[in-house]
Amino acid sequence: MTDKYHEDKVSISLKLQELSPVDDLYENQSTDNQCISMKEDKYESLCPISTVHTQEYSSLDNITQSNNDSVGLPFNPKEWLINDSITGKLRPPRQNEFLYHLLEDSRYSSYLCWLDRNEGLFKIHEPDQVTTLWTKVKNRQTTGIMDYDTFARGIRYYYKSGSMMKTHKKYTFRFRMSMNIIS
DNA sequence: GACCCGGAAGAGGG
DNA sequence: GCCCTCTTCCGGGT
Repeated sequence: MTDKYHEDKVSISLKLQELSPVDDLYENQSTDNQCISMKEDKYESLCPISTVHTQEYSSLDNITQSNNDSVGLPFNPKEWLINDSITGKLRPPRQNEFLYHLLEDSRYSSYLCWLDRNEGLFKIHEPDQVTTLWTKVKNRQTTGIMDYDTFARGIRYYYKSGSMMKTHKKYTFRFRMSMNIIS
C-alpha cells in the first residue's frame, strides 16, 4: 500500500510544462466566477501531477490524519509530499505544484478553480484559505506573517522562470503549461 | 484601499 | 560555499 502511494507520488512530480495536449474539455466554460466542471475520468487523464484520490489516501495504512484546516477539511501533510524524480526523495511541493494539486482536488474547489483549463487559467476565491494551507504544506519556519501578498509574490517568482504567466486580473493566475495544451 | 508587479536582500534546505 | 526556492519588504502602478 505504501509502495502504491509512492508510485503515485512520482506522477505528481511531473513537470508542468511537459503535460500532454488536451483532447477534450467538459463544458460549462466559465467566465469570471464560475468553475469548469469535468468528468472525473477525463479530469484524471488531464492532470498527471495529481492522481491520488481521497479514497486512496484514506486506505493508506501509515498515513495519519492530522489537524484540519479552518473550514474543517482534513489536512494530511503526507498527502502533499512530492516524490522528487531527481533525488527520489519525498519533499514538500513547490508553489506551482501546490496550486496544481489544489486545483485537482475537488475538496478545495471552493478555494480556487479553473476559469479555463485549456489556458491553464485559474482564480483563487479564498486567498486566505489557500495561503493558510500553503503555510501548513510548506511548514517552513519563518519570522514574518505569510499573507496573500507574500503568497502572490511567490507565484510571481514563476513569471521569471516562465512556469506561469501574468493575467493582470484579481486573484487570477495562469500556468505556462497551457501553451503546450493548446498546441 | 486592495490588489498587481517586480527589484532587492536574505533565509532555509539540499 | 553554491544554488534553488521561496519569504519579506517595499515602492510604484492600476
